[in-house]
Amino acid sequence: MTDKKEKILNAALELFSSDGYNGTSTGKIARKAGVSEGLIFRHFTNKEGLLKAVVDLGEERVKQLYNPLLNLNEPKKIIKKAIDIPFEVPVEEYQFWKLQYKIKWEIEDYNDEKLDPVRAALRNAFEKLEYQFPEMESEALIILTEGIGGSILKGSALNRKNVKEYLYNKYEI
Amino acid sequence: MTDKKEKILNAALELFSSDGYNGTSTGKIARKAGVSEGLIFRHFTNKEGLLKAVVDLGEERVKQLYNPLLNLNEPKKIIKKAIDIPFEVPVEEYQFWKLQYKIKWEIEDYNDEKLDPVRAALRNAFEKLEYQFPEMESEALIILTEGIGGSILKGSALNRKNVKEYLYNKYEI
Amino acid sequence: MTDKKEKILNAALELFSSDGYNGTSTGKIARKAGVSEGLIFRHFTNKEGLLKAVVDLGEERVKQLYNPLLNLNEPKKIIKKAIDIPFEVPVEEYQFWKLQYKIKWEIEDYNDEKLDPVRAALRNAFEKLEYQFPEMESEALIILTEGIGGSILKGSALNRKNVKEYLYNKYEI
Amino acid sequence: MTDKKEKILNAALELFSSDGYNGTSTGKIARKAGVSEGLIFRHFTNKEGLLKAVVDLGEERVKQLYNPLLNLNEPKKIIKKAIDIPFEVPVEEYQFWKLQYKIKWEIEDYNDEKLDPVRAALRNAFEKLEYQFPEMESEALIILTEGIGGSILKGSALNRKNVKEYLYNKYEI
DNA sequence: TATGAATGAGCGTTCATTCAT
DNA sequence: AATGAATGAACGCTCATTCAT
Repeated sequence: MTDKKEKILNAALELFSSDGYNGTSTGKIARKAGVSEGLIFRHFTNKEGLLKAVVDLGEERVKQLYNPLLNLNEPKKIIKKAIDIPFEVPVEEYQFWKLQYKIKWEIEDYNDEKLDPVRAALRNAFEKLEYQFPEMESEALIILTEGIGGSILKGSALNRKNVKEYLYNKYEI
Repeated sequence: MTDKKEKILNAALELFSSDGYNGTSTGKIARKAGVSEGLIFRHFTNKEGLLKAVVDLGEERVKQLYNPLLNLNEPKKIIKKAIDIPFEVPVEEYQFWKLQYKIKWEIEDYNDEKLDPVRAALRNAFEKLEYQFPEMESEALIILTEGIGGSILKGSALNRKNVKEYLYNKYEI
Repeated sequence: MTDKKEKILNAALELFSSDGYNGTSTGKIARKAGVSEGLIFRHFTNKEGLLKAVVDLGEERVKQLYNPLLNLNEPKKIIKKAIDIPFEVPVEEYQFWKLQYKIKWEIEDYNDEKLDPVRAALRNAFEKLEYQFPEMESEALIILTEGIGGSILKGSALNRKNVKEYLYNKYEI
Repeated sequence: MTDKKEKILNAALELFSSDGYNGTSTGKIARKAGVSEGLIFRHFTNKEGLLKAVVDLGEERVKQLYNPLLNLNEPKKIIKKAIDIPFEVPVEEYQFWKLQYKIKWEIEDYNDEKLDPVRAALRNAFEKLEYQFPEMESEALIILTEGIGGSILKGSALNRKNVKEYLYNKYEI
């Protein structure tokens, strides 16, 4: 990846995050990246291609974020990790994650498979702990943590400590 | 509300749902509603005013949807209702609800208070059932049902019957 | 002239003065006059007709302003009056007069005959005083006072007292 | 300045002159210049920016027109030049100059300083000739020539030869 | 006389995209 | 690989005007 291509990608990431996809013009991206507008199209074909690249970056980050969980063996540790991860996202990344939520609803055929390995690991953990509906439990926990993550990003009044305590208690951790 | 004003509102609702707010031009709305484009602005001041009207409609619908829950007294019945409601949404309304999810992330200062009465009712129910964290339980159930609703709208593979059974079981209903 | 027709005329006068003809919409006029927009067209046919009515009002005011001059007999008194009149315009009328200047250049076929009687009176006065070019002197004085009037309206730094003194001196008054 | 940029500027100049600023649409300018409408905004930011460029052109032309006067030393020659200049404007430029007059009243905060060097030169000349009110004389001559210029542009019946003769006589030239 | 809903053409402006260099 | 002039379609919006009541 050339220097300028990366600069474009970073500028796009930042601007899509703060102003949304439709709210960001290719001109603004070019200006922020310090390149000509035409170059965006040489590297990414069109604006949607640029978005695609940004989304890929997001998927990469998700994988990276959840990777530690995949290396665990003990069921309770896996569940604990699933609960903890959303709280470990550094504040600097909030805008980035907001963008991921935005995209999820803005892009019609957004594909949600990136968490499948996590899904499987959690189902496995709940199975080992002999929960009655391990698949459902896995899905529920993911929905719950995603929902909580979303609330935090939107600046809800949720008390983070209480939420964690509640979840630990619920899963007997 | 004049005939044409309502036609505009309906067209906007449909188009915002399918193409998103930014993806829908006032021209397209006017054409779909069979009115002049100018009329939109006479009635709703600007495009954002039209969105506001659509959002208000959404809030109205949410209240209406959850109203039966607010009239219940028995705790378990309240919780059961909270679980059931997302499954009762008729398929014709799916687009409408998709729009509500979209808006939540597309509009910066979207206000999420419309479920507050439901929140309170659920907290009360969990209190009476002597749950340890009634407030958290209430929030979690709302997030869970919202998340599930979202999954259904996005056409996920979730088996609706399993989900319901799982949730009934979880809350001992 | 009905009550509402007059209200429209006054609103138009004020708004044309402050915002210019093209800068004033019929909607704004209607709102300011407290009437329906349609009524403007019943009374004045179209926006230009309304402007015409306002211009006529201006001509009326000019005639009224210069009328005292036409009743004088003594040459020097006539000249003195021509000099004095621009300085007698009350501040409240400044916007109104600004509009007259604007119109003069905005309307292609603006007709400047309204000062013809004044022109004649001045030429006569200069003749009696045996000026060499009475017609030219008359024209020059009108241009001069109009120009000075314009400067004052545009808020120039011209010292009004000095100007008067200078003109009196020039015409030996 | 690219070829097309200049074409836009010329088209704007012509159209602003004939139809006024508010009466000229950017579309008409683009069509006349044979360019896309968007290009106007790439080069001049917005319509006002284009007007600004045209006004600047006017100021440049004024300076250029009056420059010969500034190089003169003998008082009477300076005054004579001030009288002569308005009569030297070639007919092809009439529309251009009409625009300058229009703009003066159409634009709210039009700045009239461009003639300041001429003002100073004339005051100096009248001082040397020991006129009693040199500053006033300078202002008056400028107003007079401007007013006469305006009359000529508006196609008045003023006999140009008589006017000149009158002015020469008045200033003993 | 008076209203106000409705129109349709036009406005200034933005923007993703192309292309010659 | 990189530029930047240029495009053209669309956009949100305004406005003078019409017309049924």
